[in-house]
Amino acid sequence: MLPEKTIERLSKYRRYLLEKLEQQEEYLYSHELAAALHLTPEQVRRDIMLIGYTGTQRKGYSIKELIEVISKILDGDNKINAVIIGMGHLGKAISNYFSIKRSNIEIVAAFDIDSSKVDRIISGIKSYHVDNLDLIINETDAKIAILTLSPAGAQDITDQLVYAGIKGILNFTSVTLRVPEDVYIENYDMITSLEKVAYFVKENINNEGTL
Amino acid sequence: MLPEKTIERLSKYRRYLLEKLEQQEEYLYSHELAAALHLTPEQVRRDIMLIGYTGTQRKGYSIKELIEVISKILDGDNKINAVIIGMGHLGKAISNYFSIKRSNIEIVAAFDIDSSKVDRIISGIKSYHVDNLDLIINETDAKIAILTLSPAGAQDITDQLVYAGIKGILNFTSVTLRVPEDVYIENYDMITSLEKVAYFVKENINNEGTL
DNA sequence: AAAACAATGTTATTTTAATAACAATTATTT
DNA sequence: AAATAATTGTTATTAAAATAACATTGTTTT
Ligand SMILES: NC(=O)c1ccc[n+]([C@@H]2O[C@H](COP(=O)([O-])OP(=O)(O)OC[C@H]3O[C@@H](n4cnc5c(N)ncnc54)[C@H](O)[C@@H]3O)[C@@H](O)[C@H]2O)c1
Ligand SMILES: NC(=O)c1ccc[n+]([C@@H]2O[C@H](COP(=O)([O-])OP(=O)(O)OC[C@H]3O[C@@H](n4cnc5c(N)ncnc54)[C@H](O)[C@@H]3O)[C@@H](O)[C@H]2O)c1
Repeated sequence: MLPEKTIERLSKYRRYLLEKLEQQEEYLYSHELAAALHLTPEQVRRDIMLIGYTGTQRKGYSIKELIEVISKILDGDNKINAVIIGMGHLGKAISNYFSIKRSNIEIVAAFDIDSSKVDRIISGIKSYHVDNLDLIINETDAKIAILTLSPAGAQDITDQLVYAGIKGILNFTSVTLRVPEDVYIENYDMITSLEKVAYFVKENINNEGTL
Repeated sequence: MLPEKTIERLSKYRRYLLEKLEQQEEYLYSHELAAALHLTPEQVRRDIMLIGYTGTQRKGYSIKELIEVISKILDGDNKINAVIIGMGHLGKAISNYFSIKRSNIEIVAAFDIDSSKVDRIISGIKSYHVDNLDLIINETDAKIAILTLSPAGAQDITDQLVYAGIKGILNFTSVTLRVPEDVYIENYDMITSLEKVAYFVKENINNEGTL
C-alpha cells in the first residue's frame, strides 16, 4: 500500500501529464514536473520509484507510459463508479467539473429530493429522486458517493448509502458522519482550507524579513 | 509557528465546539472531540497543549475558553478580509456556505467578468466587475483571494491580485499558478480527493478480511 | 478525610514523509 | 571513440507527525 501523500501526488501528476500529452509532448524530466507542482525533483523521482516505473536517464520519463502506470495504480483493473447526492450549486459545479476534466472515476447518477431537479440530465449526468437510491446504486454497482446535499439529510442518506453498498464517501456537508469501519470517509471543508491560508498569511506578514 | 496539520485540526475543533456551545454544553473531554472527528484523544490533547491551553482534570476543557484560545490563534488580533473571483456555480456555493457557517474571515467582495453577474448582491456579498479589482482590494484591505473563475483567466487575474497586495490564495481552478515566494497558495482539487477515496476503497475491498 | 478513579499534560517512542547525497547510466559533444 | 554533462534510481539522513506511555492531579465516592 502506497503512502497517502504519494496517492495524492500521483493524481496531480496524471492531470499534468495528460495536459502535456495533449500538447504532443513525449518526454519530461522530474524537475519539470516538480517545478509545475511546487515540489522537489527528489520527491517526484521517489514517488515514481515507489510505483515501480523507470524512465531513461538523460531523457526523462515517457509521458504516455507514466500515465499508464499511474492509471493502473489509481484506477486498478476495473473502473469505479460514483454517485452524487444533492444537485444544488455545489453538486452542479462538481458534476460539470467532472464532465470537463476527465477522470477514470465515472459519476453514473445524481440524486436530489427536490422534484424540480429530478428526472433530467444535468452536465451529462442523469438525476433521480432519492427514493431510487438503493435501486440505482445496485444497478450501477457504484462504490463511492459524493455528498453535496443540505446538512439536515446527511446522516440519514449516509445510512442508506452504506446499506446500499457504498464503500467510500467524499463528504462536503459540515456534518460529522457516523459510518462502519470499512467505509472510507474523506471530509472536505473550504473553511478549514481558508483558515489555514489566513493563518500562514498572518505569520508571513508578522515575520516579514525575519526569515 | 504551529504545524500545518495542527492548524487544520484547530479549525475543525472550533467548528465542532461552536456546535456544542449552541447546544448549551459547557465542558468536553479530549476523547469526545477525538471520536467526533475520527482522531485519537492523544492527538487532541497534544494539539491543545501546543496552543498553551489547559483544561481541568476529570472535568475536561471549557468549551467557551477553548474556542477563545483557538480563535486567538487562527484569527489573530484583527480579522482578515477575503475576496472571491468568479461567481459561477462554485463561487455561489462558497459564498452561500460562508454566509451560513460563520468564520472570522470575512468575504468582503466578489468579482466576475460577466456583466449579468455584476453590481448586485449575491448571498450577502456585493459583486463587482473585475475591472474594479485593484480599487476594491485596496479599499477593503483584503489579503486573501478565492479563485473560482474559469481556468482561462486564472493566471492573468492572479498577477493582478498579487499586484493589488493579496498575500494568500485558495485556488480551485485547475491551473498551476505562478506567484512570488511571499504569497501562500493552497490548491484544492476534488478529483484528487475523489481519486484518493477510490484508491483506498479498492485497497479495502482487495484486502477484505486480511487486515 | 482517605481512597479510588478518570481525566489531563508532557515526555518518549514509533511511524511516516521529505530531503539530500551520490553512484550508475545514457545521451551528447568534442 | 573518449570525455563530458545531465538525469535517473536508490539508499541514507533528517524532519515532521502521530501514537503511546505514564506520572500528575482534580473530582467523586465511600
Ligand atoms: N465543505 C464545503 O467546503 C462546502 C462548501 C459549500 C457548501 N457546502 C455544503 O454543501 C451542501 C450543498 O451546498 P449548496 O450550496 O449546493 O446548497 P444547495 O441548497 O444549493 O443544494 C443542496 C441540494 O441538496 C438537495 N437536498 C436536500 N436534502 C436532500 C436529501 N435528503 N436528499 C437528496 N438531496 C437533498 C436540495 O434539494 C438541493 O438541491 C450544503 O450542505 C453546504 O453546507 C460545503
Ligand atoms: N478544484 C475543484 O475541485 C473544482 C471543482 C469544480 C470547479 N472547479 C473550477 O472552478 C471554476 C469555476 O467552476 P464553476 O462550475 O463555478 O464554473 P462557472 O462557469 O459556473 O463559473 C465561472 C465564473 O467565472 C467567471 N469568469 C470567467 N472569467 C473571468 C475573469 N477573467 N474574471 C472574473 N470572472 C471570470 C464567469 O463569468 C463565471 O461566472 C472553474 O475553473 C472550474 O474548473 C474546480
